Amino acid sequence: MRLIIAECSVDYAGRLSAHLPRALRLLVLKADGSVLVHSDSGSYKPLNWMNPPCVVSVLEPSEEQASVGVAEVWQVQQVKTDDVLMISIFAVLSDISHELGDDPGLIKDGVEKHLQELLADQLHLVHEGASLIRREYFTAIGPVDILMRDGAGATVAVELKRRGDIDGVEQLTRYLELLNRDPLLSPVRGVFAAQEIKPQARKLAEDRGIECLVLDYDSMRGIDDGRPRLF
Amino acid sequence: MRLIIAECSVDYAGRLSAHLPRALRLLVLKADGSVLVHSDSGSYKPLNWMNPPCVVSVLEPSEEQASVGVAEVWQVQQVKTDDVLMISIFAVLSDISHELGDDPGLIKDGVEKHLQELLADQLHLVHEGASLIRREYFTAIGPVDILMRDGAGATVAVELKRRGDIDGVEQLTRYLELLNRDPLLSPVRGVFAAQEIKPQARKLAEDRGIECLVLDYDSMRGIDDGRPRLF
DNA sequence: ATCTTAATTTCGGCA
DNA sequence: TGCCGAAGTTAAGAT
Repeated sequence: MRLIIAECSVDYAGRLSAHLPRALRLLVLKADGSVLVHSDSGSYKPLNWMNPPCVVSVLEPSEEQASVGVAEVWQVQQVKTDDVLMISIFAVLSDISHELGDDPGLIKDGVEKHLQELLADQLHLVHEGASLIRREYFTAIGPVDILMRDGAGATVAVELKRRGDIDGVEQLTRYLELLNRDPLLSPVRGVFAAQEIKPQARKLAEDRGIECLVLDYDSMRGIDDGRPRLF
Repeated sequence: MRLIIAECSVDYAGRLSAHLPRALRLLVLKADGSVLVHSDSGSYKPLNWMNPPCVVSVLEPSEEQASVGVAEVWQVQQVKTDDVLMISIFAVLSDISHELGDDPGLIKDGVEKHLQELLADQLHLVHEGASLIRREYFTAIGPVDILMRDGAGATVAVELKRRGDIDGVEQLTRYLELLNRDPLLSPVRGVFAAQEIKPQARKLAEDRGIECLVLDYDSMRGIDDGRPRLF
């Protein structure tokens, strides 16, 4: 990994065109060939970048570029596409390199799959006396998150999201349409469950007779946990 | 901006829990308080990070941590939420700081909005003799990208995407349903236009009587351009 | 390899 | 400020 603090301007041409005026920035050249251009603020997303695989060539500046103070032009060319990043270097303040080696990678825990497991163990949150038919009930157009029977024995399809958006309601609608063609299951009603449900999504769901259910991840986790905390 | 090359392990607790085993990594501490943890590969997304505003405190390692070689523990605490990043430092190989100052920011060009402008100027691509009613035609459920009349005077709603997916067809379907309730516009037919249309989206659109139109950005740009190229 | 779906999404626009 | 939709989305999982 090579870290450079440099005054530079950057031009990108590829799926769009973009330009960064002259300023002091961090350039990161990773071992796999990727390049990041970071400013001193903003989130983790770089101002500009190039994904691997790519090749970096150092070019002489044109006469015009040299006349405005460009010392070098770094051409970062994507190998598979014709995306290209042109970095015009005015001045280098720092330039260090380190071998970092392979990274063992991130271990995650606590995303939608886990929420699904928790809810499958706590179906009473959906309906008192409910019983699971199965998680990931497969249909021709994809898996239904949870298929269950309510206390009265009626079939219920649950679509689960972390954030409940219109997309999720559309998805559940398609499942319901399909499931209701199956005489063994029909009639099937829908429950749209999420940690947070957007007003538009709620409106659309209710218009279609789909029940909305807001889940509290922390309390669900509290009931059925035993998993280690970090601190 | 502070750049540190260090052997470290990282734990994150917040919307999820995540752990990074001990390895050599780049730590970036930005002026706005955000922290990035990068490895020497992977794309521009850090292995782990903390968004601003946050405060970094240097803690003494516990006895247990010290016994396995932890020299310092950096606690990165989000100010608004209770997200926290714990970075256990085993060894620091490099530690440099630079003042970068504000960045003038990125200038973009060539995204969906531009495609919309181009198509509005080239409605003959949709239908010979077509005329624009308006771009961004506002409805209760959102703006229709382009509303126009075809050569025969019939109303046409155009939904425009860079990549034509099922979502876009659903969106257009909702618009059509609404627009067709307006006696001044009805009957309204739909055109789904994109640089690339997924087979599933095409099938769904055609099942619903929505016409699909694949756009060639370069040629559309070639006809009505005059905008500068970078190279 | 391709496609689908989630993401600690991030980012920008507009009401 | 909050909501909504696009992104050079990226990234992970399934087919």
